[in-house]
Amino acid sequence: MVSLKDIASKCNVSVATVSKALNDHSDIGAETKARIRRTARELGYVPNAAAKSMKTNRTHNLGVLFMDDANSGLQHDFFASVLESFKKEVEKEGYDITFISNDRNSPGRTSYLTHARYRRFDGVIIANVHFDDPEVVELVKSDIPVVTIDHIYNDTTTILSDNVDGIKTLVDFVVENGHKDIAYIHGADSSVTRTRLVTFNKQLEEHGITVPDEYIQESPYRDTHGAYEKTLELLDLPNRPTCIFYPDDYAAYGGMRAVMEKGLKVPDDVSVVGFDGIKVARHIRPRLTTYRQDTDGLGTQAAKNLIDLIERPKTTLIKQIVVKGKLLEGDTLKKLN
Amino acid sequence: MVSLKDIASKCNVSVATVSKALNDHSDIGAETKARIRRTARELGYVPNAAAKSMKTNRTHNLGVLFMDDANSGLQHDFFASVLESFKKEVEKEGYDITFISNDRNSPGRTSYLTHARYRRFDGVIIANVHFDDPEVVELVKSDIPVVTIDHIYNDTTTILSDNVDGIKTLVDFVVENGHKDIAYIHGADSSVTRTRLVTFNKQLEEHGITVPDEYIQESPYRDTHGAYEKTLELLDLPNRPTCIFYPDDYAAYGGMRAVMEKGLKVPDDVSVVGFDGIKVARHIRPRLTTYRQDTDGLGTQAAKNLIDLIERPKTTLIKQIVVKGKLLEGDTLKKLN
DNA sequence: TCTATTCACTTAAACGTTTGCGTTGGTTTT
DNA sequence: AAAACCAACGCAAACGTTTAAGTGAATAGA
Repeated sequence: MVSLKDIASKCNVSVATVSKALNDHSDIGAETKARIRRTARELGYVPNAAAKSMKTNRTHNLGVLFMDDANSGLQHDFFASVLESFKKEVEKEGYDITFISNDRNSPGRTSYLTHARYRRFDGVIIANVHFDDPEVVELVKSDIPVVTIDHIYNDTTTILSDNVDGIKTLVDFVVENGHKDIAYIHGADSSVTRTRLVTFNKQLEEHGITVPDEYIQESPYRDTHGAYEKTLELLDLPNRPTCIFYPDDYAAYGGMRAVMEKGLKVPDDVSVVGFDGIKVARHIRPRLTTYRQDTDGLGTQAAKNLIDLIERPKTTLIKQIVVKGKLLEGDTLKKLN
Repeated sequence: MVSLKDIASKCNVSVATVSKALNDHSDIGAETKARIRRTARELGYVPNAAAKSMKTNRTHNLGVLFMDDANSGLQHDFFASVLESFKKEVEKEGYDITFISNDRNSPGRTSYLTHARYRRFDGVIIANVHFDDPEVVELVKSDIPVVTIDHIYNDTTTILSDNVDGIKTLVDFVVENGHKDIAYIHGADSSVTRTRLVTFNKQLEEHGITVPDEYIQESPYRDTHGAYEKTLELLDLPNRPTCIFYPDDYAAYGGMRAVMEKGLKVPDDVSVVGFDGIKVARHIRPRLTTYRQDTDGLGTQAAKNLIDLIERPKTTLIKQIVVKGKLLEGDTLKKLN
């Protein structure tokens, strides 16, 4: 590999001069600069990121930490979308991204923080993990700039999907379409789940609608089978709901299956409402009525804020940024009026 | 950050001794070793990957290059699955993965190869790109160990999905179920597409079935709308096919939509066959009959072979590895006999 | 008793950069 | 004509490691 030294000797200048020339310092003559740059190109010089980072204490490399319960990793539609946008945005600023390995039982494994330190990441984005995992907490509390997605810590910038707006929008839309008997199969307990559930109840109250206890069920996120079973229960109720909310789009598909197997129709007999806006849902009939999270906004905001935190720590505040999504009308909600 | 030097001065030994102790060299006394390791732990020492890589010329970091036509990046179900398995496997051996940025029009961008050299990746995995892109070719021809997915170059190890087995399996299954009028909407031209198409024709010939020209149509991969339109054309034929093959599962959903909108039923009037086995398809009714590519096998094989190439170049052959998938029976194929 | 050998460590160079400070020689100021 | 300045470059240290070669003392072999 050709290094500064090679260029230096070929140009009869010192290594320092070459470095300065390539970094466009002002104390190198225009002519020398041009000559050095030309030979650098001719020799196919590529700087060495490792060497550079040793001197500058900056790697221009960001760590990515994420993993959900189902261990679906990259296949998690929502997160993959957020990450994709994040990646594009940071690349614009010259950053790369590297995964912080999350295989908890590999032989030589180290903690998340140790891994991040080993690679000297300039910053880290965290999403979709167990946020109360001690290792995650340790990473968050460290001096490494961190941005989290969808979970609030003290002293950490967070990018949040607007769950309040999401549920409000859906509730309003469903009620406007004449529904009064609305059930909610919500996800496993978490701050996001609580926010959604509280908003659900509150917003229905606004409309003067009270929800019977048996209409509120729990089933894990992204679990079609769990949603399927809970839906069967709901359908067996004497006062069957006319509309069912699901924790996410996957679950909604599980629910729709239950409805069909009962010999009922979506949306004629039971209306179905999802949450997320997974891409594939646009391609499948009936199109799911759901709230689409702005994954692009989430990823972009996360990127911008993380880079600000890294490059302009003095003037950057820790903050929480809420990103609104939007209603996606499909064919799974019946107009009752 | 605490370095070897800090440990050395605290233990009253030289830096070299510390390095050797931590790397378990044989020429350090057992007692000293223990003392050094203890203080390293106490001080919270974390090695510096950059410094290490400067000396060893190994980064234990692998580059990932991929991007499909639709620019869907990480959201590409198939590739995300392969990558996930790849990631898990390489992590076992202590490697990290970093994306080679693929935004072709960002300001300070460099070629794929330059990026890979800049980060000094030990190896690179390539998938889902335009394989005849000069930049990709340049990367492949370089001295960096490379493994490609689903595309054969000379002198490059490739992991291939078994398209021949896939199409054969599907054709056999469909024919066994009594179908004789089988159409194929295939993907855009590529070696994979050609393999599938040739196998399709050949295998039907084996069964004594000839396919009319108008049964063979082309539509881009993962394009539901294109598949939708081509399906409409097929359905309007006087000799309507009883079964339609699609380039992939997404396209199949587009096709199913066309069938339904024509007032026909899947599979009663028209049977539908996909390719890929995307995860979400298992959760949606009717379940798609398709050929599931073994993404886990592909990713794992890619990882193992790339690491072999890196760590044991003398004893590792460039080879092509074919990974079989398997038939996934769903509800979209009608038994005609 | 003298010479090899082994053990346990140290020395020092090297990897490829960046950067504060110094050193030139030449050009302006007073 | 002396003092002051500037433009253009070199010196050398430093970042945190690894490793070949060297050193001194203890042990073993003859």
